[in-house]
Amino acid sequence: MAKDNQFVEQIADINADFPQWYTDVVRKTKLVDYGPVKGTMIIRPYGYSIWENIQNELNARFKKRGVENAYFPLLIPMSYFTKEAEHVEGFAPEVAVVTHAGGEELSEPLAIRPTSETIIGTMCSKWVQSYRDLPLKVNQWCNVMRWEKTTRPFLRTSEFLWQEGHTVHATAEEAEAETQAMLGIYKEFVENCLAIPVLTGRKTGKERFAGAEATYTMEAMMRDGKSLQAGTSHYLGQNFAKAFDIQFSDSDGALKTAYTTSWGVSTRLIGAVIMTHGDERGLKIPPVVAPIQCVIVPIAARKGGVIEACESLKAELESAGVRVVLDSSDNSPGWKFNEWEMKGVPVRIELGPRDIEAGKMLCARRDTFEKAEYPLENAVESVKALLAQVQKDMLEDARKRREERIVYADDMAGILSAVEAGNFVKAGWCGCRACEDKVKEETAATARVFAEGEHKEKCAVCGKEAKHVIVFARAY
RNA sequence: UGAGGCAUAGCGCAGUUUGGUAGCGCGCUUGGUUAGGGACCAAGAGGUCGUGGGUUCAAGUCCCGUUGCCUCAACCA
Repeated sequence: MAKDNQFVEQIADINADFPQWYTDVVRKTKLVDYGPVKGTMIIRPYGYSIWENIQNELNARFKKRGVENAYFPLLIPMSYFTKEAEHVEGFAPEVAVVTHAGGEELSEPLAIRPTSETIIGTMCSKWVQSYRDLPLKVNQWCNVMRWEKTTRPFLRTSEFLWQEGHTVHATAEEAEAETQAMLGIYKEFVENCLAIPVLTGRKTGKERFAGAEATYTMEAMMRDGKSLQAGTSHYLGQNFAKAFDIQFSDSDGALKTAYTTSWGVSTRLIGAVIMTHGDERGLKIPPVVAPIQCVIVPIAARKGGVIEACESLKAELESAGVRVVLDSSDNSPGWKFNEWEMKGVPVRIELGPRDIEAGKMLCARRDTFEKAEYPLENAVESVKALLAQVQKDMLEDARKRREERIVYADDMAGILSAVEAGNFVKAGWCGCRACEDKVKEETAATARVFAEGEHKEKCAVCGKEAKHVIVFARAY
């Protein structure tokens, strides 16, 4: 027993103070560091690697849908930005503006993009002339800046990385369908790759993206029961097309205004992974996006043949496409176990002289801490199967945890007590803004998403006829 | 922006009440012994105490300002 279990102790008790646990763990596992400018973060290689895996998975899905990657400038002239009234009003408070360059004051201030609808809209008006140019689907991976008042690594930083997809369509129906389709892709990705179950659906008018006709969201439940908006897909109607003159000659010869969509997910997803799966031992990263899927820890490494056996196992796994690391540092095995557990590596292989002699390896799962022996002969199949099982079980575990905490309420008191217990609360809503505001005022819960296809007789706030069922929750 | 807290070695902290030589643990370096769940011994390196001013013979410590960070609230991906 070590006299100081500093590493483990430094991770605050997850149950005692969840936000504190979160900020501790993202730094102690070397995912991020803080930048010199307020609210900025430095994503370190281990954290960035998760992002790269997310990018690869999403790019493959985008490609299948005919979305191509492109890149647009960071700086947007203010004149572009002010063309869509609701949009500029919504974003104005958090836009950073460049006023000086080259030692002089600029004649026109430049906005640092908080999102790129305006510049992409401007370009699309040039690119779209004919119905033959439609649909147009572009995506860009970039950074954006929103001057937030308080920040938390990954979940809310002044600058963050994301992808923003923008599409232009000939008809409202097609654009609306695209909006829904992208939401579906996001849901499939988040559930299958990040093992985070999400509720998807439309947002209320209050929560809608500035300038959109409709905003669809996916909401994930964090370990403390709070909700996190994990991604959004917006149907923009003709709002931006009108503001930026995106018009085309249709097959019937008429000049028509197009319909557009936009959709995005950000590095916030990494925060969602941490807050959904993490525990008192640190991170728990789903195998599909884990920078390191499997770590081999040699036991009694100085004894003959151990390192050699580990290296050949590593080579075998590596050539099969498993992201594997051999920890041949001279730290003690116990130290390594804790270190890699804290970093969330899904599978650990322990290999020592006794195992090698018996032709076996010991595999330990990060998600359940189960240990099992497998023959060394079929190591690749065993490890791959185990990784797939971990991935599946993590989603099921998260889903189970969430299902237990989705409850119904019929009145304000019910909403309040359920929300305070860390639940998602489904309640009838008449559809008026006053009732939505009142819930927020009295319970600090906001309307996260419409519960599609569900019905309630009465609004939980005013008792009038309910038009929708809404999921209320406190949110990050 | 409102309320509270924090800032001392790479990391975590003590020292501040009552001013008087800059400390501890971990980590790091070197050498050795170890090795199936955070090993041990020995010797080392490392700090203008966030920053600006003030009080004082003397400030990490007291006073005023300022900046940054954290939690909560408000705002948002």
